[in-house]
Amino acid sequence: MTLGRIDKALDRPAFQQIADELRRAVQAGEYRPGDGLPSEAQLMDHFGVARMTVRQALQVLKGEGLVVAEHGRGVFVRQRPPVRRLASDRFARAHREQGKAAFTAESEADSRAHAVDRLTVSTALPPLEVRQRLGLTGRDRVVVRDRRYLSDGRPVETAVSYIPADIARGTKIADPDSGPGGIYARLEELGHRLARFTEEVEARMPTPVEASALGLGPGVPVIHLVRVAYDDADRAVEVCDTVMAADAFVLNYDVPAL
Amino acid sequence: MTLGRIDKALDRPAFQQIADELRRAVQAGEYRPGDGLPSEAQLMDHFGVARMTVRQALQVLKGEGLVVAEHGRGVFVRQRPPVRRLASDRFARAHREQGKAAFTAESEADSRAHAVDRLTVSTALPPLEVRQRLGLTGRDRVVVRDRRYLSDGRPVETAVSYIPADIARGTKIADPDSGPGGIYARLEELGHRLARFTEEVEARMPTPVEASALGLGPGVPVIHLVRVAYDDADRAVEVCDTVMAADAFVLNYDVPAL
DNA sequence: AAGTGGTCTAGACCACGAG
DNA sequence: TCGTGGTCTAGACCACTTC
Repeated sequence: MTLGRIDKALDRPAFQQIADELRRAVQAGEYRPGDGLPSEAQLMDHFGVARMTVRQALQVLKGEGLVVAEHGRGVFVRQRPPVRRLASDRFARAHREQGKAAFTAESEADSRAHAVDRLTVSTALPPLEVRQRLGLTGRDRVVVRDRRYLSDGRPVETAVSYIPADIARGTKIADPDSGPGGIYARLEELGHRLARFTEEVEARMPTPVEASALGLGPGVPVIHLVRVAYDDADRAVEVCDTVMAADAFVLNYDVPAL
Repeated sequence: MTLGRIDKALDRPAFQQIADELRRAVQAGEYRPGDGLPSEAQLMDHFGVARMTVRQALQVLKGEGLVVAEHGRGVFVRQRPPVRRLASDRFARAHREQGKAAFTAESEADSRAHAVDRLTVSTALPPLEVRQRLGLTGRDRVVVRDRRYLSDGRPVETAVSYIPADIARGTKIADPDSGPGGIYARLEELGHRLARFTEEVEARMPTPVEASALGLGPGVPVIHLVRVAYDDADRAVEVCDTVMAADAFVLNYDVPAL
């Protein structure tokens, strides 16, 4: 073991010193992604502390997303999963005209297996925030498309789309299989030529429900993105509320200088 | 105290049940932002568990960013700090021509006190990633502007700008006081009319250094944004690497449908 | 069976904040 | 001074993985 010692005379708590030393070793490459750290028992011996102190140090590193514990196996340096880069042209009409939905176009761009699961479609009254963004009244209903996206089998994103029912009712948009090019292609076929999107991006820690749906360990935040699609009459025709595993995405934007 | 009980016969660990119950109470509004939760001693009594079990439950909620502990005072429901909304026109030329740098324009838009501190300016060889984005060789130097932004006195963002030295040397860009409109205004005066920006957005947990610089408690991620500015000859004239307290920002983007 | 991490107990002493 | 959370100990039993 190439780990240093700790100095109990210092002001810095023992568990922090242990966390510091382990962090240094990981960042110095002494433990590589996927490698196991010394067991808790070994760390107790090495640093001469009680088990709870070792565990507290490991908890710090878990909270930073640096390591993950696997019950019965050990504590391992986190493997950075492959990152999906979302390009700002992902909603380009050219993709739709080739029959590709946005998620498909993104996935093909980086040659990764992609899939949708847990798709549900329903009609309901929208939440207040969605209602306001769509410019609807309290009586207007929306078609709700709720689904989860997988990348190489790993869940990476949940997305809920809301489309005004007066647009979507009776169309493929209200059908679980929305057809080639996805719902944006259908909206354009219905005469709602898409003109622009707005996206609002936030980051935060996941709720327990989100952590479970995305299989997130401790120390992995989510990116919460709300997109609104506007047609050429500047009507909001869709709100899409997405929650992404932050360690699986990089968002790319092109911003023209005005 | 309106908290429910836990059932030790259940499979779910006691500390999780306690965390669940406290989370429910917070989300139900039984404890409002800024309110104090019952003390650890009270929770021990109420749930009939040892102190470490109570602390483990509180740790879960801290990791979710739901509560913050204050030594000697108690554990409090986190106050959502006011959020800065970054609009995608924040680099508009019109703002620069009125003498406003981007951060100033953003702050004025939401009438919040803003400031810059810890500003350092130096000349150095850039990190590899920056070198590549700027299209420089291994011998080219850059002017490095490193600073921290405060909003209402709270540190919310650190930013490091890299400008090729052949552009910036001997100009106000290499001066701590870059003048009205900021370095983008100076770049345009030097003939580099800005044409577009690219932004890459990631979210992750902060490093200890970042957490300290931004005063982040547990459970608050950072948004890592790298912006590249291109002039009308499509030369990359600046790379800006920023780290933002995720609980202080919402990023807004307008994306035209291509 | 042996080794690993997960949960939990029942204490101890310390550092900080408020009265 | 007293109540608060922060650190730490020295155990115990359990659940999971590997051999």
